[in-house]
Formats: sequence, structure tokens, C-alpha cells
Amino acid sequence: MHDVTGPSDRLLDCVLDLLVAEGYEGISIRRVAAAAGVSIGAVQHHFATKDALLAAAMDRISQQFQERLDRRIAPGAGPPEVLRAVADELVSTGAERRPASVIWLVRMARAAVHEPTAEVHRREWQQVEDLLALLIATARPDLAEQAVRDEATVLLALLDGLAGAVAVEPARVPADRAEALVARHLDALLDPVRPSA
Amino acid sequence: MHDVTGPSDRLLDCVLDLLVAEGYEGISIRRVAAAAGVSIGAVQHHFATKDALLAAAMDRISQQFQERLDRRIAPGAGPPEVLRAVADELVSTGAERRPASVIWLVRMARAAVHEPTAEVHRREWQQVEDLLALLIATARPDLAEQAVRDEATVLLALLDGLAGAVAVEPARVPADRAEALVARHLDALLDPVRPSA
DNA sequence: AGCGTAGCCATACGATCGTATGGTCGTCCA
DNA sequence: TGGACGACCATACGATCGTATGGCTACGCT
Repeated sequence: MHDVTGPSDRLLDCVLDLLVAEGYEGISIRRVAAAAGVSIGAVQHHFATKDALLAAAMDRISQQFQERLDRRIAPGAGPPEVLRAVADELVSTGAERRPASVIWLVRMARAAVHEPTAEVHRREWQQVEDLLALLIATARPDLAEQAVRDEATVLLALLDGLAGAVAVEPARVPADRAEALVARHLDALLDPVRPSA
Repeated sequence: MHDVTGPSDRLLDCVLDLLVAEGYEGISIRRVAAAAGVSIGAVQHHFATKDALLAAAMDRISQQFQERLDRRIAPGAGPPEVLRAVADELVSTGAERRPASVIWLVRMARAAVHEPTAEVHRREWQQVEDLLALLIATARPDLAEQAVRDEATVLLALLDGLAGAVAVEPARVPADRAEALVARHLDALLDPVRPSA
């Protein structure tokens, strides 16, 4: 069994750690090298420029995100359960998930002013919305196509907003409350009329 | 009638322009000075340090935001109309409002890694949620206190998420669609049962 | 008239940045 | 055995950064 993580992945993990700790402006070749315990030249050897390093770091979080998402979808449960699992993954509650939320915030802000980052972000978020729409359409076959699209967009925006709030304003929006609000929203979405038992 | 904007406000506007154009890492004393057409010393004269300059810029957008919000509340319309107006202000659609959304994204990302920024952001967003809760409670006197709080938190998260999406992903979430989705959400919130006419 | 001060500028200092260059190991293959 | 090559390091270069310093002008007050 060979290692799945090479030395360059170690560097990328250090980049992500620095991103979480100090944001985008806290990243420099020297700091990444120091955090990884290697020389400046080592970083340059694996990544020709700073832009390449950052692009690789963005790819890495995308890949980790996709893996987590796939793991949540895999078990073959019913669409409602999968939808709840995916939503739970996206709100990203829990102290150990905060780094992921912070990185998403930093990346989104960068996407707003840096076109290459924006392209990656757009492609990825479109895929997430498509996934949500697919799950909603399966769980609610009574909904028209446009209504499904609307529900997916609203759900994704809600999850984004809550994830950011949990990461930055834990007093106003504690993690468990965000989870409860998502559950409430999904209850209404998946079981709209609630006639009786 | 004296001017309400002094020379330091001109500098702050340049800071905000740079923030929108290149994000937080695009800001330096020299660039702000160049954008304003003054010397480095002039910037230093009005703001002792870079941190003070950025803090003042954050205060300025907070103040502009509050002013816009107050203007939307002023007319003395009914709570439902005010709620729709405030929500419209927060989603920040329209091409001319994109700079405001970008600044919010940059500021939020900074709040995630910079405690002083986080404190300002938390205080402000708590006030916004309080305002939304007050409007919702007035428009829906049948709701319990906790339900009002939940609706306010969900609404604010939804508006945040949609504003970011409109600013970064105009293809997936065009401005008019975001407005329509907000309107749909508020329709359901303000007129929950829709029994008949 | 004289002086303080606000407003602004030119310049300099030290630090840090991204990147380029050249060297030193080890390993592997011909 | 020897040379090509990948991995890594030490160092240097030019640019840009935040900040400090000192000087110059114009105005207000006494």
C-alpha cells in the first residue's frame, strides 16, 4: 500500500492551515515553508509560483469537499435521508468543521475579486445545486421543475448563510441551532402539508 | 451648508473602491494615496496606521449601510412592506449594488480570521436580526417568540446566501431571480395559510 | 507682527515579499 | 561506473510594504 499523500500534499495542508489562521493575506512562500519545516526552495520545487500553490490548495479543498459529499451520498439511503445528510455536510457545524467553513468564506471573498477562483467556485456550486435539485425532485415528485430549482437555490443559499453565521457569529447562531433550523426547513420541504399522522 | 464629506472620507471611498477591485490584499497606503491623488504622508496624516485606515473604512460602510436601512424604514409603511424593503436592501441586487455585496463578502471573510472585525460584524448582524425579528413579530402576531426568532435567523441567512450568490455567481442566481425567491419566501412567511381571498 | 498648528509632501529605513540562481545530495538506470 | 535527474537547500535581487522623520505652506489667534 502506497501513501496517498505526497510531500506536496503536506505543503497544501500547511497552506490551508495558514488560510484558516490568518486569511489570504497571511500566506507567503516563506511562511508555508516554515510551517512545513522545509526551505523556500522546496516549496518552489513543487509549485513554480505562488499562484500555482494557491490554485493547488483550492483544488485540494474542492477534492476533499467532493470526497466528503460522496461519502454522505454513498450508503444508498432514500433521497430524504441523503438530502438531510448533504445539508448537514454543507452547514458544516461542529467545532472541528469550522476550518472548512472559514476556508469557504475566504475562498468566496477571493472569488468575488479574482476571476480564476470565481470560475472554480461557480462550477462547483452549480454542481451542488444540481445535486440538491435532483434529491428534491426525487423526494417531491409532485413539484414542477421550476419549483424544484427554486427550492434548491433557496436551500443552498440558506445553508451558505447559516454556515457563515455559525463560523463567524457562534453566539447568534450556535451550531446546534443552525442544525435545528435546517431540519425545520427540510421538514417543511419534504412534508409540506402535514395533514395528520 | 457645509460639506458632510471631508478629505478623509475621500480616502475612505478610495479604500472601498480598492477593496471591491482587488480585495483585502490589494490595499496598501501607497495605492490608496495614488488612487486619491495625494501623497503617502497625506494618508498618514488622516489615519495614523493602516489598521486605523481599515477600521475607519469598515465604520464607513457600516454607517452607509445603516443610512440605507433607515431610509428604507422611514416612510411609516406597514410592517410587511417594511420587511420586504429591508429584505430587498439586504439581498443587494442590481449591478450598481454589487460593490456593496463584494465588500460584505470581503469583510465577512476578514471577520472569520480577524477578531476586531468580527466584533463589529457580530454587533451589526445581531442588530439586523433584531430588526427582522421585530418586523416579523409585528406582521405575524400569532407566532411565538421562538418561532419569530427562528424565522428571523433563517431569513437573514437566506438573504446573506443569496446576496453572495448574486455577486459571485450571476449566471446561477441572476439578480431578478434572487428577488423573486425572496418575495416567494416572504409571501409564505407573511401569509402562511392562504385560506381563500 | 509673531507664533502655533493643521495639512500635506518628499524621502528614508528596515522588513518582507515573490522569484531566480546555483549548488549539494541521493537514487536509479545504462 | 558514471551520468542524468529529482529533491532540496542557501542565498541573492529587486520590488513593495508600513512607518518614521523632517520640512514647507497657509491660516488663525493673540
